[in-house]
Amino acid sequence: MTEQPESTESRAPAAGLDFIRAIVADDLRTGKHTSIVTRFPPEPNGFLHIGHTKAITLNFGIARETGGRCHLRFDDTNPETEDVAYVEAIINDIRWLGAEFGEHAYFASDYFDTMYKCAEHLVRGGNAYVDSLDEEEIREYRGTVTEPGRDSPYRDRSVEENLDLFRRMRAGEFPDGAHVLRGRIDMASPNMLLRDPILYRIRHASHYRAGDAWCIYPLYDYAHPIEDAIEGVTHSLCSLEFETNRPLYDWVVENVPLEGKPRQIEFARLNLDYTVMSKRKLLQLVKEGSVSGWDDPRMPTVAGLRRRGVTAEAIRAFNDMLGIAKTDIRVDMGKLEYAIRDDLNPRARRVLCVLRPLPVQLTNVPDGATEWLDAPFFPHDVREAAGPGVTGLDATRKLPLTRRILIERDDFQLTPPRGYHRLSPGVIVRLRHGPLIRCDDVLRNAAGDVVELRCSVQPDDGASGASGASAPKVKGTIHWVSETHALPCEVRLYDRLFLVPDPDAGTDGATGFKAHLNPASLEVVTGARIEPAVADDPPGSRYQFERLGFFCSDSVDSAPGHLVFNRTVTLREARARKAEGAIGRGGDGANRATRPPRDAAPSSGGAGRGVAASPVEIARRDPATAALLADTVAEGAAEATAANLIVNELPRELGGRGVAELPFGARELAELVTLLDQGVISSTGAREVLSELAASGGSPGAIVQARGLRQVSDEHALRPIVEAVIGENPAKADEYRGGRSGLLGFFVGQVMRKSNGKANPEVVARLVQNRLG
RNA sequence: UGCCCCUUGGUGUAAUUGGCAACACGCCUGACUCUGGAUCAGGAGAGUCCUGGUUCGAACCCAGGAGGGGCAACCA
Repeated sequence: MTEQPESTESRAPAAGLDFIRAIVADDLRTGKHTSIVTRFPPEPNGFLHIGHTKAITLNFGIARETGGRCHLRFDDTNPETEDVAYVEAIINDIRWLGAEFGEHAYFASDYFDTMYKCAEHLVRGGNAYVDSLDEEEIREYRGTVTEPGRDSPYRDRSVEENLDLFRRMRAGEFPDGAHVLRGRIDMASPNMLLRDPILYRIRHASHYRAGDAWCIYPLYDYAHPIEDAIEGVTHSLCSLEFETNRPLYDWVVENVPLEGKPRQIEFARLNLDYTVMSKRKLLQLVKEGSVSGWDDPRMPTVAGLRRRGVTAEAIRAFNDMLGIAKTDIRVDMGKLEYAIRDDLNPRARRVLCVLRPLPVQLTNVPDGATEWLDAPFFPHDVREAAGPGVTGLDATRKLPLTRRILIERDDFQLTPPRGYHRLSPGVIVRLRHGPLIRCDDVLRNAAGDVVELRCSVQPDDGASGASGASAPKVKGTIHWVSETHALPCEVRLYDRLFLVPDPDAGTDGATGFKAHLNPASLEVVTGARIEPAVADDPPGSRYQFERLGFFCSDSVDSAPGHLVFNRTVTLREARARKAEGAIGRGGDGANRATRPPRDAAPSSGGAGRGVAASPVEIARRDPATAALLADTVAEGAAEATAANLIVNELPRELGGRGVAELPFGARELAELVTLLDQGVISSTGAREVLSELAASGGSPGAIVQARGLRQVSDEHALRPIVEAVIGENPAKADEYRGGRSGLLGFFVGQVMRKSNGKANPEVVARLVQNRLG
């Protein structure tokens, strides 16, 4: 209630678009697409986890940014693992995350008809056949990663026979596994997925949604591209492990009679330190009782994070911090925690809660008296930082102060370590929102344990702490509650679920990861006391327990008579405190993720065999470039220069084309080579000419003329440009004079740019050096 | 061992597409503070996996290598 409205807009990256957004922007710019359609395709066989939120923020983010749309589509093609309960949970999570799919919620199972028709089309076109090998045989025939497969004896059945068999498969005439429908591609392909992939299998199972309408079910590689095509998806974003599936995806898109031509792009999935991110493993934790359920606050699931008190905005901010790329990643928990604190800091009310109480008697406070202190829910900096539109931050509550209070056990030390900011004998501290107190006496039991303190309220001149000349020396501020007014509560302190950064690493067997479970991932504190102001707050309310961390009341177990709080995240710990060990921190302080060095061994053989190959040798390796080189030389070009251009500069201009598809030939290349060798153009100019040739052909001489690329080596002509560049960058010039010689490249580059690549860089460099040196 | 992908401070991501290696988290200093929080100011830390090549100039282009990941379910 007192929480602020959702933080406004996540930054729009102006310069550094991630590679997928760059592709999308390009497709829009070139007119390949006029609007963008993405999709998030969960399989309803488990709960969403934080890894999925990366895909969700990406797909829905792109849709929002481009004014397109993003579909939610359940990829429910496997009747054996899927369930409506998961569908409901997923929809709930997606809604909660704030992803807007509008009307666009779909089910792959609704497309079974179309998929079937497409399959018959493939059969008729000779692109698919019914195979009657059994599962074992199919595996054998597939070959291995190093050996090609062999054609199935059923591969050449006639179209009629295939059609008949496939129809009878569908009609339920055969038992499970009797036949499969396979794409006819290439049993010898180096890509295993292209070795006649299975498209349909017989499974007499009832589907949670389609019921018993089908006894054949399509497989992912076949179904997914069809689903995308049907929905008009333009960019089908998935994780890296589907990279090798892409050729198959494209094959289906191309051979199936559907309009849509979606494009699959892969990016790296999220891995978080100290947790696992596979639905299978998370399911195992749930089933085997390692956690209380999918929504256990220790789980990296959306439901778990939500129950723990994490907001949807924090999850989105976290994902925005990460970016999108193709490098396998393993993200530090610290980043998630930062995003959570950053989000909660301005929206969580501050309240006082004592986890492990130590009784304190305030000797000069009268017995039976209660002083009700006025205490704001938010600190001044949060109130001041908030914009004028934000309301609720000025709210206050009454804090009861009585003769007997409770403070945190950790906030008292008989013999304080160096730099201890809290209470110890004879020391004065401030009670948060209350008076200063001094510890006058310590009561101990027979065992020597401290059981109670006697403190006296000290005169407070109102000035802050140590400022007044004769003011008492205040060590710090501690939190407290009134023993008579405080409410008992249960507080659950969560720590990382696993003891090692990567529980999956080096685990033998499927269950190996469980060996790394952190036995102390949950600590239940039962004797805690909290100030009475929270008594009537609804479950799920979020707070900052001052000096302890962010907490929320548990949405399932907390009730008015029985308050239960979950620790969402601790407060960031300052250095001094870190060194001495924090309050209530469950686990050990070992934060440093240990990862084996990436490049332990230096390259064994050193420089490899012999000297590096020359451009000429390299050009000759490939028949196409070899021919181009030979022809170019025949046209009168110097071989070394020609080879250099062909090997080092041409690939960039090819853009996926073969050399033969270039709109120019050996004659033009030879002319370019000669121009370069004669010094008519610089190598910068040559690159530009080559680029133009590759784009639209033409004659090098004409291009040089038209673009004015003739190299300028005349110092008199160049000097004004050099002067201009130096004049525009006085600070850099000073740095250069100061010894930062690396800036030479900067100056030369600027001149080159200003001269449109015409300047002779060697002359320019000399000029710059003379002028500044 | 065949094919595909990846490699930039401790972590994650950028770099005007060949021209000053930047941002965020984390870390360190200091200021401020009735939260050892927040905020503010400053700092350290990589020369871009390696070795060569092309170029006036390479994180970016070329060659060779190294390391990491993926692919041989009738899962997705």
